[in-house]
Amino acid sequence: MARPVEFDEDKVLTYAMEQFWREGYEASSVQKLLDCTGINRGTLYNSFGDKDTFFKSCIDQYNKVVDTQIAATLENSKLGPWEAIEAYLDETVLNVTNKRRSMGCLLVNSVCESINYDKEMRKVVRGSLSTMRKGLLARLNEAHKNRKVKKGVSAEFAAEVLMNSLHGIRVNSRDGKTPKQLKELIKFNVASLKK
Amino acid sequence: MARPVEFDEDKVLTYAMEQFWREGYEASSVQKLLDCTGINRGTLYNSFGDKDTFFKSCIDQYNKVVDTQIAATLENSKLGPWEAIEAYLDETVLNVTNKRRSMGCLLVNSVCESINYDKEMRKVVRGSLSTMRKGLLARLNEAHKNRKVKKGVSAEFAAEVLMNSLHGIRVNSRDGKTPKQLKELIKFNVASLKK
DNA sequence: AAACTTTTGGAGCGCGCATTGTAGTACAGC
DNA sequence: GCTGTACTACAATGCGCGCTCCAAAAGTTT
Repeated sequence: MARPVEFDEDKVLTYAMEQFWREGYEASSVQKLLDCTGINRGTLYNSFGDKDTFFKSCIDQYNKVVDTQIAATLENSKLGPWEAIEAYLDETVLNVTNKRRSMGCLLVNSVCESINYDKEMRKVVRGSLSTMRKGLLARLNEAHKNRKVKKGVSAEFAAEVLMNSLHGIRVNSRDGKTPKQLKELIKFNVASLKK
Repeated sequence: MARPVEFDEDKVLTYAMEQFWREGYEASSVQKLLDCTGINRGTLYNSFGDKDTFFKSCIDQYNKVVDTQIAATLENSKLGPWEAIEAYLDETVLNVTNKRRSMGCLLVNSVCESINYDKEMRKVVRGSLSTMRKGLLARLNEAHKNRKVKKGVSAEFAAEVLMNSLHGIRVNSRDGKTPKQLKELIKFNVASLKK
């Protein structure tokens, strides 16, 4: 009936996501987004809406990556709870450092930009972070039942400790720390929770 | 000889610092800076230079606050090493949450904005973070000598663990966590290092 | 009072921003 | 071939940006 869509939506979202990830929301002009995605101005506005909407779609794209990682690690039934958790943490370290430049985490970066004072954005970003927390918590509950969590530490609190540690490495990676250094930090924090 | 300066430089820098702190560099327009400081456009450019220079001065202002906190806690000779470290961490929790809105840490926020790709800014921000690390390290060396650090953990590594934990709570505070929750996280992390 | 310096308030610069609109063109089904 | 949709490219809009400049007012010194 009509001419088919030419651009690859997934690729466009991925390239734009990386732009926002690298430079943040405010510093990512529409022109930069056009340059990095290769699409036309009209196409952007017709197919993705305005900059705010586009940004939210990019956050969703980021969440897809996160969800994939969680599925492969935390929700991997072949792994025991701590194994799964450690796999996820290692995956996260790779994720925050694997680009040419260390870019940290799009969600954390966004929380630290003024973006989080916009009510809707805040909601989206917080929602995504809570997905990670829930994934960790599920495994920590399992570990807790098996008495594999240090005495006196609840699964909920352990999840908070890990989230805090993860936030830390997300910042640290942006500050130039190597994957090796980050992994050692994570390892130490895990050891302090594990029985 | 001439008309004296009317504005209070310290107050201007403090108000501007809080603006950058709240909304980040990119989202803080010169107009917003004029509004929150109360000074005139001409005054800003005559007395503080352009936006970049002004921002750096605000970072310096922030560092003054940090230095004061470090002097009162980490460098307080009346306190033992761990006492001093805990006092500093508590002070930091207050610092990241004491404003009406939790604003986290100006330095960490800046690292997470695109700002850190500007070479000079990056240097300034990293320099400040390294001041904190050095303060912690001095006390941890002391604790290490007194065999008050957990076996197998070097003072350097302990400093990294604490810095990472601090980065975490700086992000967490921006995400709405209460001082109480943050203190518990810190407490747990300290306990894992202390002997 | 005169000389001098700084503040003030505002006008104005050029530029880039996000966004809209308008052509012309390419590709599908009828 | 016709119709309908999606593409490209670019002009144009209006706005806010960082920044400069100027004339008038204000305070301090001589």
